[in-house]
Amino acid sequence: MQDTRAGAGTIGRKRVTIMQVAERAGVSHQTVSRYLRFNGGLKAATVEKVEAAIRELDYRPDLIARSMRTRRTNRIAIVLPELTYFLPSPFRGAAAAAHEAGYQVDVVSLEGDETRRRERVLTLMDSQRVEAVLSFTPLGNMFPLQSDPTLPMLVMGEYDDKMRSTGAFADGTFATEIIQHLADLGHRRFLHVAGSPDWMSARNRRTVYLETLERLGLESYGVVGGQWTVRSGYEAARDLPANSGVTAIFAANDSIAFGVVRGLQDRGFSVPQDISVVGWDNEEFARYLSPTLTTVELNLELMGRQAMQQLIARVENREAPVFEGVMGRLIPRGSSGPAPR
Amino acid sequence: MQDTRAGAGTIGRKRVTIMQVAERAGVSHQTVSRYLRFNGGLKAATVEKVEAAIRELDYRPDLIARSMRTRRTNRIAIVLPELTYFLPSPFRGAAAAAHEAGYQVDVVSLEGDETRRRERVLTLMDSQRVEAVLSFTPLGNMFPLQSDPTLPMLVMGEYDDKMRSTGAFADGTFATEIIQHLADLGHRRFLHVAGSPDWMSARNRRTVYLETLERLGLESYGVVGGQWTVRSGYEAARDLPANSGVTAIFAANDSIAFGVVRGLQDRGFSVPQDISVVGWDNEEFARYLSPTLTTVELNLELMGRQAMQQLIARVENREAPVFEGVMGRLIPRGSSGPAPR
DNA sequence: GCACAAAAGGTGATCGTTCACTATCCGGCG
DNA sequence: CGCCGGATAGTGAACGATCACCTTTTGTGC
Repeated sequence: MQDTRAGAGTIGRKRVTIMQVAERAGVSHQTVSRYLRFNGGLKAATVEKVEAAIRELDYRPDLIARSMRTRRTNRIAIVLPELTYFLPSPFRGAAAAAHEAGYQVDVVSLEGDETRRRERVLTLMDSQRVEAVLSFTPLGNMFPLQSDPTLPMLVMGEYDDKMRSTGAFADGTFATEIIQHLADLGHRRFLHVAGSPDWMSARNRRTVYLETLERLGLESYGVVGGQWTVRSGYEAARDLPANSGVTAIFAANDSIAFGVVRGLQDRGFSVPQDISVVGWDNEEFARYLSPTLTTVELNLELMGRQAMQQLIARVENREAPVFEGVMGRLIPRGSSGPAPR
Repeated sequence: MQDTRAGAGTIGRKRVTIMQVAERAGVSHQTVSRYLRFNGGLKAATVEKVEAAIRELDYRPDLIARSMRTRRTNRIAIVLPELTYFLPSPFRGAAAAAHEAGYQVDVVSLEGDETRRRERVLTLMDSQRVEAVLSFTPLGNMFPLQSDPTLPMLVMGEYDDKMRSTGAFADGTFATEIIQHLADLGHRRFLHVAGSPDWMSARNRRTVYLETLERLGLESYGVVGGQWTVRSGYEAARDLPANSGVTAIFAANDSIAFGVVRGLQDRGFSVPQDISVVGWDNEEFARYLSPTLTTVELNLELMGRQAMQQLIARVENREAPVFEGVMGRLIPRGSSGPAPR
């Protein structure tokens, strides 16, 4: 790579414009523009001249000028939660997918109370700086007034307009697998420690949990919890009555599961001899717990990618791409065992 | 979710321009521009007219057009690592600080091998789309040719051009505190399980560890590890000779510490009766381990903010702001106890 | 060789703002 | 009274690309 770069944007070499490229190539600026935008209809010889000029001048289109004229920003906002459960993997997947599709990514994190957050999102959507919004945090009833034709928007884990959600479907599959796994081990009476109900993924795991028990003729002792924290799991275990008859606990993620295991152990229960515990996410620590934690591994990065691809398809008025690839798998480990007799 | 599509990239209502504001206010467009850019020199009466017009028309400046003219993007890139240790807190702090200063944030995640990553950063810096780069991942020897006046750039945890680092100083303080804490408990012979040496923060903790032992006349049995993982800690504990004489282990983060504790326990050692262990980060699980984990809590969000503020000061050719606020604290818990006799 | 349509390329206007000048207002001073 | 100069405000030209429309070249059938 030759090194003739000067401070970009700042003082230094002056920009190479489309005009200079045109002059050098011996064509008009519009021809160069056509080349850049793939408008086609250029003779091979012309294309070559233009390419040569671009190469020689090290020309790069000015994206701001382009945006100015086209009124398109090629920019998508990703909204992050302030404090809660946040996974970098789907975020990276989404950002990568956006870049691959030629979009830049704006990151906005939501702070403050409901009112301030709402305000922030509305300002964002109205700012004309982004073409779509992908949110990693639930926005609640932020848009009761769906009157405005606002921006395309997708909330990770929420249902999309076709009632198929990115991730939610996968959730269903694996929650069912977990229950099946435990039922095969002879368990009949279950407890679910749920995640924050703000999250569709939490609500969904809960729903599928209940439906699956119903379908298999098994019994739910109840659903407790409500936060994605170790503490939430610990307290759930601590508060479980000794005579509940529960022999298996499905925790909505690994942190909760960890808390559950610790709570049970502190009360003198053995895992899995007395009670089996299953988590969700396959975080690295899961295999180092004692006992090692049965969990579900999801391809989170892939999910982030697909959410973004779906969103971009909507921005461009295209058909949403078909999803493929394995979304995850159940990983049986030491924390789930045969039900006690 | 409801379908909130507008036309691809197009905006519903048509833009209000500075011209319309000027007309309504009965002044020239340039006067409105002056008002917007705080160029001053406007009579109070004029200011009022302009403000009224802006309010009535719900005018908002077109930032793209502004960028087009000023050649400034008000945009800073944040570079994220692909796979490794990634903390959302400092990221959010940095993003928030940028927004408060009127900058947008672009997120770029680095994938692929060294060559591809290098290429990606160079392209980014040359793209004229951002004014500065804040990296959350070490970039290695990516810029041996420091000849160019490239973009202002700051790597979290690395030293800046004044040899003062954001975070590194704090690291030093707390590594010293950890050793002091253990020395007070009677420990004399230590082991350090380090993080990935790519990271300045890992190198720094290691350095301060060694220096502090030296200064206090204590002994290091060695430095092992080299990854920010539970596994790395587990293996360090597994491989520690029984006769090493080590009674205290300083792990570079909580995940490593967790692995160390598990590894020791699997070998039949008691923590802290036989060996004390100290971690770093105060992750939520630290207080639920058995024993609970002594660790250091850092104000990571604050560190992210300050890194960004420092970077922005450089972009704007201002003096770097003075840092304030408490950066963290040592949290003694169950995993550190008196040295065995 | 000619008519004519399609393909290829050119011209000037335009996006919304700020920059660099220029013009006007108005009080004070010689 | 006229002139000066600072304080305000206005005018037209950029910024660098694309769009809409127009002109020239090329190819084809007879």
